[in-house]
Amino acid sequence: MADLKSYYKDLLDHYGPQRWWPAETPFEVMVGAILTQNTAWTNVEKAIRNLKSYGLLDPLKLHEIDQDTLALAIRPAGYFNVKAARLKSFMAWFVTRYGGEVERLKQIPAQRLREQLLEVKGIGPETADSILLYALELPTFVADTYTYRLLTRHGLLSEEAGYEDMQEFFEKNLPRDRALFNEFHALIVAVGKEFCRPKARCEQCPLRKRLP
DNA sequence: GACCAGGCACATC
DNA sequence: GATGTGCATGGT
Repeated sequence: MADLKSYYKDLLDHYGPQRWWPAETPFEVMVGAILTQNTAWTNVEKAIRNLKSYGLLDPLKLHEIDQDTLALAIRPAGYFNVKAARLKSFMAWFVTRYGGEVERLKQIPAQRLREQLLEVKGIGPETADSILLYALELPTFVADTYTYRLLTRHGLLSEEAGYEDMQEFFEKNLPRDRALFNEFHALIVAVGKEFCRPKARCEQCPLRKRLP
């Protein structure tokens, strides 16, 4: 059985605490989770800055605003038309069902909330889990493309593994600890940016000594 | 200029 | 059910 704790310790020693999610409020996390889909975070920061400066970083405001106007505001994040539509569909759900109140989301059991989020067009497993973990502080492990490359290249999962397989791998081999899941995923992104690019540089990875 | 980024939905076979 | 494609800006 893989000693995930030692992977975690190596990463934490090497990179230090990542202090995710970089946002001021849970709602900002949710918006950022949609904006960062397949996009560099630096681009998302610009889009969030725009939303803040226009006073739009608010569930009711985003629910009311015209989609094309929203697209202009989030332009730096890329895929702006797609993401404007996704933000609108998320707000339609969040505002009409929960009044745009984060506290009301917290009343719902995690499993049911995850299912509801996945029904929102534009929210897939990673975005849903990011919202659960980083906005609502629920102990759900977030997987992503870096996680996939790391697990498959280290021979911990086969290349046929899907999202749920990755998530299950972590959740079954670690204590269900919100803070641990938070930091671990962020550290995987940190090591991923440096060493888990499509063109691998695994020979210099800080986890190299754990490769078979 | 090529490559890539903290995905997802949809078309097509 | 698997596989391919569109979406787009901005940093390296």
